[in-house]
Amino acid sequence: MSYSSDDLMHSFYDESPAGGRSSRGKGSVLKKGPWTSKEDGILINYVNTYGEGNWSAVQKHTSLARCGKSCRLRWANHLRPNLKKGAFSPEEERLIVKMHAKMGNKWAHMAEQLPGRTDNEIKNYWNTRIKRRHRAGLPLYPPELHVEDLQWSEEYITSNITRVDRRRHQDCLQFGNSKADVLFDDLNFATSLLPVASDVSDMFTCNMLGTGGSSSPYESYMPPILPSPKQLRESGSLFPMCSSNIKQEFHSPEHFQNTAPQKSPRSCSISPYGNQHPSDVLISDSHTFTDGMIPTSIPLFGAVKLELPSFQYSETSAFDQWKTTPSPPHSDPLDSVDAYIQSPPPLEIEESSDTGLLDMLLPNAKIKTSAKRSMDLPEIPIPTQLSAGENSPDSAGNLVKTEELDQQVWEPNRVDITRPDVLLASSWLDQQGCVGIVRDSSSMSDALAFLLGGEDIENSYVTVASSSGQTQQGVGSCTWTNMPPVWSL
DNA sequence: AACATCGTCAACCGCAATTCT
DNA sequence: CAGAATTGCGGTTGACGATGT
Repeated sequence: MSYSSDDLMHSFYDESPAGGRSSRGKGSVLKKGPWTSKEDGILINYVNTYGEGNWSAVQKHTSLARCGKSCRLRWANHLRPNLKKGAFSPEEERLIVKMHAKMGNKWAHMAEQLPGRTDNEIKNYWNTRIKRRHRAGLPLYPPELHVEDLQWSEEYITSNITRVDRRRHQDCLQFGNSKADVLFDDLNFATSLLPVASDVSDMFTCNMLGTGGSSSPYESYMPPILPSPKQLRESGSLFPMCSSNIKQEFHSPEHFQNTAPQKSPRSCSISPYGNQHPSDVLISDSHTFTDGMIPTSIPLFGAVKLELPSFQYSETSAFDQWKTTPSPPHSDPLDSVDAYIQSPPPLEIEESSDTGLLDMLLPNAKIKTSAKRSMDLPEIPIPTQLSAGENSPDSAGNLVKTEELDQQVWEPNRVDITRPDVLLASSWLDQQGCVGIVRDSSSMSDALAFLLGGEDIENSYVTVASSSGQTQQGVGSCTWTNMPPVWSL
């Protein structure tokens, strides 16, 4: 581990005459803070003369008192040609949503697909979006994002993940095979029986729910704790009973990798790769694992990002919301959560429809560009049928950007296995003695079959809600502003 | 008018990977 | 091969303007 001079010096900063901070070290003073137009000009001249890269040499060749890191950032985010400024278009926004559903917080990857946009812009947009939807009580992803859209295709894996990701991928495979093919069938059970090991089980909870690198400010509420391989090995000794139990329940990562996509196009291929890869986000609909719509008391197989569910955003109990009387369809753009409740019972599973942009994205995603990618990226054709969102006041009277994609449209022939009702129902099934939470497509199908076998969905909601009370530790029962630490759940 | 809240944006920070020496 | 330097990425923070109370 090493640090740039900037890193080493930033603690010595003082106030520059221009109001920006400056760092002093190695006999030079590095300015920090906002860039002036003069500095921009110097940097532009430098790049025109020497080209991009070699940012640390900027100081040598110019009078610019900025660290290379800062120069690179300034150039990449503001000065380089072909940068597109201004608000994201609806097409871009939709693209970002889909890409995020597929990639996770891979801002740089997303930026590759959005010519003229920077990773920073996209990241800022997404964080703003999270806040906005949090406030509006909307799910993070629109219902249009079907499961098949979000399945981490081998194509994407082979074409897009970086070498780092590949290594992590491999690590995780190894992790899954030999080190930790131990996941907990019933975390509560394990915790209750083995209180001494609760810290470890919580550790798993964290990882099942979140990624090591929490992405959003809300994800950050959950500590990113990834058990090291060593910890996992040790966990075997901590869970002598559970590990043997659980091994029977879970398949190897290869099992999921190989079987899930084959069983059904809409299969729920939950990633076994821990938090190591954006492919973790494989189930992503308007309510997804990614959204954390499942109470933490439910052991989830596969990593789940910790973007908290919309109903956790509310000050009211999530399950209270789920039990609320349905509101008229489309009565309010912010009612999409309730819209799930009012939806009539799903009738059958329908094959996926076209995946739209996401399919378009995949070929484009293959285009690997150079470090100067932004300069000459091919334009991605963006469908024109996408309509712009509208603005409407939120419940607080603020003008919020309406996520029109979130309007839940009832489609009688579609069962969305990522719907929270189904997911919660799967929880209920567990609690009713049905073995195991949905772990793979077959289990999910079982759950669906159960649900579709005459079970009264509405009653199920109530049952789920009440049964969830058995597990008081769930995040779902917590208000957003009163989130307990994960380790205390 | 003052204050609070929110959204947006730019920049910084820490970390890890890669490249260089 | 090891350590240093550089680069890139993702998370976070703070400034600032707009808006609401």
